[in-house]
Amino acid sequence: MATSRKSTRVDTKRSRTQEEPDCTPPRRRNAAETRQAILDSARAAFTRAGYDGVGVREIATGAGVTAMLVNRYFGSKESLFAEVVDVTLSRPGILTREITTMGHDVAALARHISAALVDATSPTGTPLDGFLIMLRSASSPQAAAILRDKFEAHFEHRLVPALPGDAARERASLMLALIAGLQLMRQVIAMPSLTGADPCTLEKQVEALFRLLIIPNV
Amino acid sequence: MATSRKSTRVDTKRSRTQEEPDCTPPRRRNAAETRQAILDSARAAFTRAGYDGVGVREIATGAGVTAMLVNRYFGSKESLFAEVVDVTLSRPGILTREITTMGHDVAALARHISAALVDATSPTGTPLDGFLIMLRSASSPQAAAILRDKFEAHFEHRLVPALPGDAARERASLMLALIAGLQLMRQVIAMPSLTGADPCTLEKQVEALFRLLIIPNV
DNA sequence: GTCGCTAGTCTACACGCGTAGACTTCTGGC
DNA sequence: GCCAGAAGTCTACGCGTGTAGACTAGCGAC
Repeated sequence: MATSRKSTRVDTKRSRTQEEPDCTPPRRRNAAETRQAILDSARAAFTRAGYDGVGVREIATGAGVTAMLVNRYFGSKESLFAEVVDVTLSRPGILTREITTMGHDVAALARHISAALVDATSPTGTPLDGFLIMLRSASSPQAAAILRDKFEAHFEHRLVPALPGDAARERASLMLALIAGLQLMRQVIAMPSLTGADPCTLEKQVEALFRLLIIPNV
Repeated sequence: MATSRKSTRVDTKRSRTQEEPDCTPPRRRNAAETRQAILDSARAAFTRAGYDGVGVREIATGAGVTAMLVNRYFGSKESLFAEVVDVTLSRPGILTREITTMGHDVAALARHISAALVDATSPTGTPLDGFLIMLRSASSPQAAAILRDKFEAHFEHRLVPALPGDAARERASLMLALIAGLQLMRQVIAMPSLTGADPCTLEKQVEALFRLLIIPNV
């Protein structure tokens, strides 16, 4: 049994080395790089399967290290998750990218957001990591608490101030709800009505909804 | 060890008996009643914690039986979940209730749905079991597959035909997405922006969104 | 050259999971 | 009264989980 375990470990190490055989020197024992590798592996894993659906051993294997090292760097699975959510939300996303680069043409803004959203949630598009992590981790109470804090903090400071008019917080929250609901139905549950819908029709409907939430006075 | 296990079992049985000491005769060994008790317990548990968040032992305890009996009646946890989703969606819900009893006054319909939704997702309201089960179980691929089939089947036959005009399937799906997203943000994640929002303001915003989805020609 | 520090690993624990098969206990029909 | 069969339970298996503590090995400074 010890033999098989040992061979597994050797394979793992070898695979990491062989992934980039001559591009970079083996560069082992680099704390910063290893930490980043764990973070990347964790983000991919949480996006794919959610907080409860992935184990630290799996994350560690994806980074080419051992499970215990994950806990040595991040303290616990929960802390790791919090950091993953934080860095994911810090990167420019669909809303912040569109809104911060907008002029004051709300119609164009609604069109851009809608197009980006429909494209991102299509089978071939690049999914929105932040929301996907949330949708797949919401069932865990601990993960939900982390998500609540991080989402509130990030969007309170970046989305709400960008929305003119009254009830900006409510409208911003409803935009998040709309994005989350659409992505849930289209990507996570994958309802045929939405995955098979004509993108153009869908885009028009979604655009109308967003226009309603962006324009100040309904 | 055997003693403590035995005492646990006795306690469980006694607690079920004592819950209704004189209302009904003990009435043990009733298959239909037991099956229903398991179904009820499972629905409550799945609503609270989702497919992955609850174990068959917990469901069994809630029904006053043993874990193995659950599998004897329903085959597996997965089959039990499918049946729970099915019966939950079959009961009249927020959409079917409002839409089937509506006249042709779409404005009033949007107002009713919005009010019911905001009320149901408020901390004091009765939550919508069907959607809550979905939101908390979406992370499990097996549960997601079941939810996709059941949701598609139920709403394809009940909601889509009730919507007049073009692109009814897309609009119906977007209504589901909106409900799911709102409930996710308000109840599961519990974002302060939404839990603490003024119900009246929220209702107006949500009503406008629904009106857009109900009215045939945007 | 060697020594200390830190990156990284191994083993182990205590638990919870879904479920398979053998077992016990109650009840309705004759 | 009794017995077949159904209702229900017990024990057990194999696996996977998060993480704690002791251990090994490689790199940088002297």
